[in-house]
Amino acid sequence: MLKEERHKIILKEINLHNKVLSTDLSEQLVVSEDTIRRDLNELSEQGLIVKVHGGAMGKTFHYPFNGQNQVYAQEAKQVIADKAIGLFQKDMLILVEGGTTIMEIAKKIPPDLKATFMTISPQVALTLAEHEQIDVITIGGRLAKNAYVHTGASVIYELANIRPDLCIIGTNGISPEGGLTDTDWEVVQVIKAMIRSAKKTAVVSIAEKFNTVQKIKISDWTAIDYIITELPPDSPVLSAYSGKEKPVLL
Amino acid sequence: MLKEERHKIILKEINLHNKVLSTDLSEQLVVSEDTIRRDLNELSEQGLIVKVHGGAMGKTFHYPFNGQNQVYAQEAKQVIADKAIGLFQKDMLILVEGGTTIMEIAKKIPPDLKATFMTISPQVALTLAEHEQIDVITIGGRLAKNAYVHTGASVIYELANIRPDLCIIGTNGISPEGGLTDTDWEVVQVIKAMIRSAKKTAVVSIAEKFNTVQKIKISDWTAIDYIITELPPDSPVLSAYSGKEKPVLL
DNA sequence: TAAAAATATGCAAATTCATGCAAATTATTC
DNA sequence: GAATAATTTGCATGAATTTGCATATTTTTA
Repeated sequence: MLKEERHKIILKEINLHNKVLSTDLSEQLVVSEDTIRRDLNELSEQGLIVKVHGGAMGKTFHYPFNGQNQVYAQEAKQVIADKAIGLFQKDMLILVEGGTTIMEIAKKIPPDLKATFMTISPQVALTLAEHEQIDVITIGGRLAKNAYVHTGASVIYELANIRPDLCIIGTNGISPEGGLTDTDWEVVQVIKAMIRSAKKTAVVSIAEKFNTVQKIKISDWTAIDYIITELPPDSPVLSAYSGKEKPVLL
Repeated sequence: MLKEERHKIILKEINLHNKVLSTDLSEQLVVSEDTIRRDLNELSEQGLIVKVHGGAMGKTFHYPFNGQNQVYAQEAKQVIADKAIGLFQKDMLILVEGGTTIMEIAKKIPPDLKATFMTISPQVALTLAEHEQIDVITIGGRLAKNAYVHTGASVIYELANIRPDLCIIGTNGISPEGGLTDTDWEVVQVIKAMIRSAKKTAVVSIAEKFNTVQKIKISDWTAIDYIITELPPDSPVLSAYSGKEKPVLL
């Protein structure tokens, strides 16, 4: 295997999981860990990755492997992503928003899933494009600087003309009284349009955002079909959200 | 076996597997490894492949950009970016395509420039969004997996409804006879629409792509307003493109 | 603090490479 | 068609690169 070939695989791996372990790569690529380390050093010198003890990480998030809070959030998002992927079926049209949790979902899509994804996030679009079988359609518009998603009237207009099977959104606050809430008015308008257009809507959110309220309301929580967190559905934190016909807790 | 014959087979092989080993080719084509190496060097000089230790690889274009340590190309793109930025003025509506050269331009935009950029590339959109003063609008559509730009009828339709002051495109081939040419039909359709919509069009391209011809034609080179390369305008390589009223060589 | 894991460094073997040169092939000129 | 020039090719040589291992050092974990 060529050195550059390994480099590409390593970059792709980091792109997909945001981290790599030297030991894993050594097995996967059937070379010594020394060689992997040398590869990682080269890629790091080129500024493409960030080397850390035990492996390497992507450039965007350089927190160490064991930085308590973020590690928990990171792992929580993996659990959420796995649950969300369970909703996907062949030939679905799936509309997804942006945000770190949805990025994790985009990375973990099974390689054999054939489906069409639409998104308002350039980052998610690029990540989805890594999967050969996935057809990616970006809904364009003005790029909101804070949230890195497309917003504005044109996006809402586009959304009115599609009918996705499933829509996946993130949120910054969920509470029994306040419903789903977020911080950015422009983004909220788009999310509302996404919910309107889709047959079913799933909210993905790590548990720490539960029972918090942000400034702008997206919808009542009963308007949602699925709520996905890293906790088991019967967790006490979620008790306030069960009982009704909708949503289903996953 | 003729040399050109080997070259075609090598290119085909790289197209298929994205890599070739000198040893394999030597066996397959029944020539010495020295000859193969010379072949690979030639193809590499023509910019068709990337030579690496042990063989060669295709010129893929990954996300995030995998720096093939092409120091020259990188520096050339810096020069090109500086020249391109000279065309930008306050409050312009500037339409840009995708590709590595245009990414460099997106990175180098002066922090005090207030302008609106539209792009068909998610990568470029994200890079532009780093600049506080720049308003970024993505033209959405189906994301072409190879070029990482949005393509399709909807993009062309959108382009028909805007009138940018300036449009900046890349190209894979420019020659006096063939004009501007590229490799992907879908992408070419979009570029043609971009040129139609814009008041002025600038082509950015490193000099190695000059006097080469790709499969699909974009337009005649005289239809372009500015040609930007890393070379000075009076360079011999560019002599075939000067003299007419358009384009201006920068 | 001690054990374990990961790392950097030097080194040697294997492979790959660039270069010069002569033979073979191809193109050009008369 | 023959002679000449230009190009292409294979081989030999030494240089450069890559890789795995051994060892000493640093970092992490318990």
